Amino acid sequence: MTAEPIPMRSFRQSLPMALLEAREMAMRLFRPMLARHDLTEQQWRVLRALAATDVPLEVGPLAQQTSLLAPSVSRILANLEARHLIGRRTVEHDQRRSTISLTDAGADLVRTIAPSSEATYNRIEEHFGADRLSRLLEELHDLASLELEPDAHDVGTSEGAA
Amino acid sequence: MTAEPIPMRSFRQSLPMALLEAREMAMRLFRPMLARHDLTEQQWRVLRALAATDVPLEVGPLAQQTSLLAPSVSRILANLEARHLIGRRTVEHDQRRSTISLTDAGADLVRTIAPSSEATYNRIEEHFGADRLSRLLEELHDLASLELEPDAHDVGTSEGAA
DNA sequence: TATTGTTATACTCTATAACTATA
DNA sequence: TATAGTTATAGAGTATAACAATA
Repeated sequence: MTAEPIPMRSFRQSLPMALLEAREMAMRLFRPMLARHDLTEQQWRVLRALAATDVPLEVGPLAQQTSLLAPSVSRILANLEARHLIGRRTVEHDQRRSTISLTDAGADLVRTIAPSSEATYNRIEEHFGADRLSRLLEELHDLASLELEPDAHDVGTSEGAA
Repeated sequence: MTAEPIPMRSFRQSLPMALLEAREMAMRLFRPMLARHDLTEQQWRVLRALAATDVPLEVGPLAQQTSLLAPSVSRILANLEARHLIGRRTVEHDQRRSTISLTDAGADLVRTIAPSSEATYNRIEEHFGADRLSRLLEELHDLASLELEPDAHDVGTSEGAA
């Protein structure tokens, strides 16, 4: 049926698949804990970003740091705000912007989850090797910081999605 | 507001985030090409798995290889079948199972996409280093093969999702 | 009775566009 | 006019459960 060979790297050599599978392994360990607290991965990313920052975050930077789109962040913030886990404060001299921060309850929640999250992380370190894992993290950061653009071919062809 | 510190690794040291960001970098390059062919990432994963295999794949193994859930694969296959990109053939001595394969049109489509996919991959290799990338792939595979279970704490608590 | 696969359901995210308010 | 953010909309995946057909 597929008589002619298909000149393409094997599925195993696919970088996106390898990244996905590695991430799946890790998330399988983290998900039950998040589910217990009624948090989606994405909601947790937002809480974590807010917990990690020392400067007040606005919606735009928050979206970028969490690898979420602005509309997704908008909805997630509405949800977290309804649960009193985050609060907003309009920026002084620009009424369009607001900074987001954890409420005390939000910080408490992160503090509650942190130990099991760290424990899970430590288990991965034990099995994979701490040094090895930290080298892997560096490589991933370097890879993520490559500033490549999609092929010119693929850009600006507004009929592409039609 | 977050007076007490939160004892947790920095966002930057988060393995799931690093994996996600690296994957986002790669997918940003691949997505426009897939969109041009009206394929989602997941549909492409299925086509790619089918193109890569030498043995006929059933739905279960296909779901596992693509890191998709069976219901997702079910719908994706229905879509791809309607587009005449894949075909099914009932297994001889077990009427429940069927094997999935690319149609000629499906194989042609993969063959059409393969060159730009490879070109994109080569650009990543150029910028990151081919050896370095191949070492990274190995590490990712090793990481993905860790057979860790979620904490006992998190398992079997059927009220967890409630 | 267990297994393969599909269907049903509820929820969420993605992606784009349109819109509001502000600058 | 441009920007920050929200809302609207369409489409799809995730996750679980329920179900059908078959073994």
